[in-house]
Amino acid sequence: MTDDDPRLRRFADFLARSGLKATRQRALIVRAFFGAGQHLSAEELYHQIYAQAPGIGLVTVYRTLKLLRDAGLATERQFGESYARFDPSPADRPHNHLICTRCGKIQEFRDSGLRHLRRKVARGYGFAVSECKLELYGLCRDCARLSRERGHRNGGWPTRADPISRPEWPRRAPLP
Amino acid sequence: MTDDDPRLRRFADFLARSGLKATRQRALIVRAFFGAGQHLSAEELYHQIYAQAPGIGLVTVYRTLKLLRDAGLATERQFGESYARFDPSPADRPHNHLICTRCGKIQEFRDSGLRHLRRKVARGYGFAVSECKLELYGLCRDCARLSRERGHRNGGWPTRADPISRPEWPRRAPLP
DNA sequence: TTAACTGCAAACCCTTTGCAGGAAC
DNA sequence: GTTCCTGCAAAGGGTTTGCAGTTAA
Repeated sequence: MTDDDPRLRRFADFLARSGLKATRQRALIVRAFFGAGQHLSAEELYHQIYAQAPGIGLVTVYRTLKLLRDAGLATERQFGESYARFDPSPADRPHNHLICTRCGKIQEFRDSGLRHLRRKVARGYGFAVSECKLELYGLCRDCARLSRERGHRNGGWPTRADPISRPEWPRRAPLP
Repeated sequence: MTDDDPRLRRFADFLARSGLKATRQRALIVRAFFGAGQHLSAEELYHQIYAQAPGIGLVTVYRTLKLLRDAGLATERQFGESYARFDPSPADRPHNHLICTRCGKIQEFRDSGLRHLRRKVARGYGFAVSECKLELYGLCRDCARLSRERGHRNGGWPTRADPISRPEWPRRAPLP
């Protein structure tokens, strides 16, 4: 992410439009979020930020992610875990996900065939579809190779290896 | 569900095979679960059972649903709610879901086109897919009609009306 | 008779909320 | 100066676990 990422401006506009304030914490959090370019959980983002700015609290991360969602700049998702992940793609760019059940990698993809399928199913059942979620779980290229080499046979599912490391929470220091 | 539902026998077999016991509580819970034929949450199932057998605890419902899942007779799912629902379809019969965001109705569907899409995407990204989730959110036939008649315009999303009623939990009485 | 099961209470995890001091406008 | 914000602590909701008494095998 660069400093002139249009999403930063869109977020600033959203804050101004909503009568909210542009604080140092919010700036840090949204930069870190877009900079990561991944589907982070609130806690993962909090830990990434801690390295640069140990003064920011987890609660503020939660609150800012919620603002990003309300601004249409992030989507809250569940990938079969006990916690939410936030997707840094704008809400108006629909896409689907491939989730590796071994290393946890999440890859996006788009497929025009799905639009057709969605229309067909919607028509068949009389459903007025407003949102479509497609998730494929399995092994990514690398993990599939590893699995073949080691002779595993269950497709890596559901022996997901340590999806998220859980370090001790460090005590928080005041902001610089 | 009838008393000779093959799933009851499969569950009994699973228990025996695993060295577990066939208790009165488990029998009641699995009968109620298959009898409902819907995607119930643990709490909803608990309340249904309460009517017939007020002595059964919510914890036992949770534990039995987990056993059903392990036996391959139910699937745990999240439909954008804060709690899980259990799908009474066997794990080896893949299917997808239409979820009405207004009345909460969940409808299953199958589509052969998805198998093709899944293979294509898997090949393109080198993914070894083991599970596929497709969920379409929107308005079911009835709610869509209602919405048209009343002139609503946002497709009913996200103004989901009272998805699950939350009655006071009655005090539990001993089993008959 | 022994191992597994039940229900309760309490713990657990992730997320949200109440509040008093602090920062943006 | 006012309003919104922050961080902490505490609460919240759904789910799991420890434990002592109970029940299936």
